[in-house]
Amino acid sequence: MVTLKQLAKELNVSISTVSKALNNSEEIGEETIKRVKELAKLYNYKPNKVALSLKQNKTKTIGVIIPNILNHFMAKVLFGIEREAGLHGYNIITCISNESLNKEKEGFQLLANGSVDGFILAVAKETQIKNEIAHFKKTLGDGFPIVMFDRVAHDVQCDKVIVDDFDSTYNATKYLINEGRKNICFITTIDGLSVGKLREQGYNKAILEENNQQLLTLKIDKQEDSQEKIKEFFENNTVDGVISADNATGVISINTAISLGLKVPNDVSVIGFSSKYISSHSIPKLTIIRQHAKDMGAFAAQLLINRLKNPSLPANETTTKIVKTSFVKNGSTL
Amino acid sequence: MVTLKQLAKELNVSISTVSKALNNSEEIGEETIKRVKELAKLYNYKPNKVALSLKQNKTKTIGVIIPNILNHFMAKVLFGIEREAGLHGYNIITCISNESLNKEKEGFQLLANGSVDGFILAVAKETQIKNEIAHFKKTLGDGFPIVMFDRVAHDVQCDKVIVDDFDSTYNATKYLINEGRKNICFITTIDGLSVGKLREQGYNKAILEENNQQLLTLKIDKQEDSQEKIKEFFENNTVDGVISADNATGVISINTAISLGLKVPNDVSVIGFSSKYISSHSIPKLTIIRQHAKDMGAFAAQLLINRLKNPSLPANETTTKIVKTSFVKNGSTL
DNA sequence: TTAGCTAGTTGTTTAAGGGTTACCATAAGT
DNA sequence: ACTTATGGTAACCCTTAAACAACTAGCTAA
Repeated sequence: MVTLKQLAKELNVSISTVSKALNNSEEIGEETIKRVKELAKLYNYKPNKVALSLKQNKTKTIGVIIPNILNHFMAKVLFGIEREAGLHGYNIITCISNESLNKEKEGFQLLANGSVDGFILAVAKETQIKNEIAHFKKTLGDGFPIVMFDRVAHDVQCDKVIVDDFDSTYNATKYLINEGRKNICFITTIDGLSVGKLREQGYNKAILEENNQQLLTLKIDKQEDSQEKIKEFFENNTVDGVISADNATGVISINTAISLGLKVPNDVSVIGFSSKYISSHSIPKLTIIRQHAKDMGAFAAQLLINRLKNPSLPANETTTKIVKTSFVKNGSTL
Repeated sequence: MVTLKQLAKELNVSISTVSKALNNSEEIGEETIKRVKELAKLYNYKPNKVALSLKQNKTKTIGVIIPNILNHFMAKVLFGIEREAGLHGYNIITCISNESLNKEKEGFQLLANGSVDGFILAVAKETQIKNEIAHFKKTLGDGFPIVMFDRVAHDVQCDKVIVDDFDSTYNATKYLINEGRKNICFITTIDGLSVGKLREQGYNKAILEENNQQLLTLKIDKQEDSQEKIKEFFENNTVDGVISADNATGVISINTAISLGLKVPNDVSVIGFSSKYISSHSIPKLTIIRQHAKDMGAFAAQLLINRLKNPSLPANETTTKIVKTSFVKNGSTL
């Protein structure tokens, strides 16, 4: 990597002349600018990012702390973030918290030392369960803006991008009720998460509003075998409708129903919070509640970058963007 | 963020005294060291990463260029990289090439200016199709080590981590032959990729070695609907065995077979290059060729970090690590 | 005509950003 | 007078930018 110093030496001018020439300063003669630029091009000069960061006290880098990159939804949000950030000249540096509070804290430790200008994150499961928010407040207090997406800590004052989990699950449940389903169950592998709870509440409300319906819930632990649990559940309960809170148990429910000789959607109707990609892992395809993960990522990046560009924005004036889901009807519902 | 300067001022000593004290230098008295450390702790001092990077001319950051983060395999490799890098004190900064040559080049442009110490990447599809390698050579020439994983450019001299695609597909095909299958087909959505070709060749070899077998290949474009294509294919061909080259068409094949009234594995046997996660999206579960994506990521990180720590390693002495797949027998084979 | 001034043009010097470290300075102790 | 212990000074990494310097050209006034 060639530096200003080397160019300056070769051109017999001072370092700052080279710097200014490359920045098209008025103070430098046309001829000199031309000479400098030619040599710079020849050597493929690029300003050293680190030196720039130090000088300008901003890194143009966003720290992203993701609980689980193997989750398709999270990966898609990350994709959206990366893309939007790139459009604004920002890079992203990724930490994976693995749903652990400690790793989440470490992420801040590691990056809040000048490595990044701000953070985008979804709160780790353990953090949500223990309801810890001190590290968020501390990081905010240190002057790093934070944007939370999907799983947020409500008691932290920062920009947020969330899904209308409650409403969309409520509506999806209503949809099954209107199909005439009598035994609608709720299946979740994300009981510990804020979004998981909201979805359950949406289901509960819709069910409890009817007087001929009753709650029927299957909670599966991450460690357990979803296929087995669902099979067992179907065998021991009468089920003609399924709302799946996560992105896997929807297609698994369809496949299980079929393997038990049931017809989908005639005998059982299934709706899941899932992605288009996963929805095709069953025949018929799963009817899904799409979360527009890419858009969520893009919004999160926009909110953060906006704050970075306007440092005067008051810290207590925060935005919460609610990204509405779309109901995508595929073959698993009538 | 508190700086050495501020600590020095408050303690009435020079900046270098503070620096040395924090680094346990022999030159500083015990008492002073104690005072300095206490104040540093109080203010939660952390050395500014950017300043350190500038001074030491290394960023302790790895640039990762991923073709598609929505691909479960790629996400898993990224996970492995992040984890291993973290263990060695490295951060990762992620660019998503989206299978585009231009975005891949941009990734280098953006990061090879002091932002990172080296690169880990899987070659983008477009790059493989156009067989472009100039940007790799240039980056290497500029002194940035590169490690390629999975999809590699064979003509570029750098460390690589690959899968034994050929052998494992050959063996998987053999497995189906030994099951007594007579009409084994090969389904792929990754025909454009080097790994896709290798897998096809492995299948081809196994089939052509038998004189009562013949090649039967279904190539699906990313744009097309895999479910439909596979259904059509099954209806127009006699198939009793499937080798899937990607991570989705395996489970889709099982589901399609079942929906057509075939028994899996009795009537049709299926093996796919897929992950445990995806393998449970069918009943019976898909028998898979596991690629140990996390390990691949970890190996890639190790190779790169090793090179960064030993700059004297000759550039033409490169390592190619072949990560052997595991055959995981689930319900979709006998 | 020409010294001397002003203004404009073009570059250079220098400081700053935060940290490390080779080298130097000062004091006390022998 | 010479060590030894301790701490300070200054250079360096690379870039930017404010402040300053030098030179030219045009103009005025004697």
